Amino acid sequence: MSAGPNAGANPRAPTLARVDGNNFYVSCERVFRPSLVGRPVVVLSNNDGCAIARSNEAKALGIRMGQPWFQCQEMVQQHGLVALSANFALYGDMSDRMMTVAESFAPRQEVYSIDESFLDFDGVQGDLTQRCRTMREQILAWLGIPCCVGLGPTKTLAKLANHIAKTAERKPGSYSPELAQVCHLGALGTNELHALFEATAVGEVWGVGPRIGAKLIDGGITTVLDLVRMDAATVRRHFSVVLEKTVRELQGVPCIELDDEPAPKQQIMCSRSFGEAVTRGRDLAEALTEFTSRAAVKLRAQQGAAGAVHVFIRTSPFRKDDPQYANSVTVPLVQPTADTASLVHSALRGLRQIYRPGFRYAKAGVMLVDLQPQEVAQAAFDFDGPALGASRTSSEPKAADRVKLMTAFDAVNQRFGRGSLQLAGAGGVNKKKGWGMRQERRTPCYTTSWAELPIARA
DNA sequence: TCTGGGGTCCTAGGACCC
DNA sequence: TCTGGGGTCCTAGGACCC
Repeated sequence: MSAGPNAGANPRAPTLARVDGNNFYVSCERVFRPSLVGRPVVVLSNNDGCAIARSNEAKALGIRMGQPWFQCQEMVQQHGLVALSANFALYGDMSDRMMTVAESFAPRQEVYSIDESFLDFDGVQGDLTQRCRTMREQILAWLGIPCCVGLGPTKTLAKLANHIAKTAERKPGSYSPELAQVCHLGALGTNELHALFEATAVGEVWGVGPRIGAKLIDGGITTVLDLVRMDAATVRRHFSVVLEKTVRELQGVPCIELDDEPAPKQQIMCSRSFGEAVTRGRDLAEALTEFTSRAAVKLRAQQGAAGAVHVFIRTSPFRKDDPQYANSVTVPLVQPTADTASLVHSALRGLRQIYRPGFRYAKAGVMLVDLQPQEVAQAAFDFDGPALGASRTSSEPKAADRVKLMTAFDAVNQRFGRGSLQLAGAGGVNKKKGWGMRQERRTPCYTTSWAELPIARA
């Protein structure tokens, strides 16, 4: 049975939607600062390093995704460009609200990233395009976040539809105006569909990045239609199984399942570039203590335990004149644990192994690896008992108690704000850190901090 | 002067085993 | 001089995504 390139033809294929907040971080900021509407706005990455979200007006100025901020700064004077430091607490909270609204429109939802989710309309009767228009309006009315929706029988087609919906809205003339905001590829006839495929560059397809895109174009595959018409087995031979799946999905054959209960993470990372170069081991230790603590919170949130801690430090590859050094090490733990103190202890042991004085460090990070469920790790530990850790005395808390302590620790920080309780080695909350981030343009945490609530005036 | 952070999956190649 | 073959596991690196 061959599905062929006609994505709309299979009546038994499911209909999936992809909902995506437009320029999400910028839109979140505009909700609380309406004066930013209509202006070119960018949101900057940690450290105010580069642009990670751009309003349509900023895109029109030619600012690229990931473009370094120092390259855009002249546009502040010239074009009234506004730059804001990323405020992830705000975006995360707005995301939760958006996902809750979207979820109410379909039986199943997969939250794919902070601003995107897939919906599965399996079993839902009626006009799905209209249903998605209603959802879109509700999200806009309740939250103030504009979004676009793409529908199709596979995730890859839904994502492509979403791209078309956004582009049709942003660039009049690129696609037919009826496709703007909500685009349902499954509702189109073959001719219409192929015309859309032909009008869309192959690089827009989900799963075709810069490398593979260039290779495809080299081989004369320049549009989505060219790719859809390729033979999947040939694609596998010349490229990979990954791209083969992409081609099949474009042909209307689902290969990527909807994942409404995502598996626990296999690795948990926390890393940062520093606001200024760091030279002292003591500052690196302080930074790594905090990174490890943050990663440990995420680890406990998924009821996991880590079997090893991977630590890395490096100088800046952009500073060509500086002597370069980068190193990393994986420190195995005697027993898998979620205890912050043990994880920090191992991370610092790793740091001592790889730290070399005399370099200007630009970035460091911690990755918790060999993750496993906490019960498994716990059972093993209790079975072995205190005899395993020869240096332990009976007055030391048992592993189970440490996990309880850490859980309480997390609850306090959740309620009173991150950093209310922390290990002494992390350097204190209010102290100016030698390794801290630059964040000169951060807006208030309007929805997640009592101290920063917006004030409404009569 | 100034260039993010956090993930996933796949593959190739080496180590090791019998 | 001559130097197997097949399997598994692990790791590093590449490609992608947002």
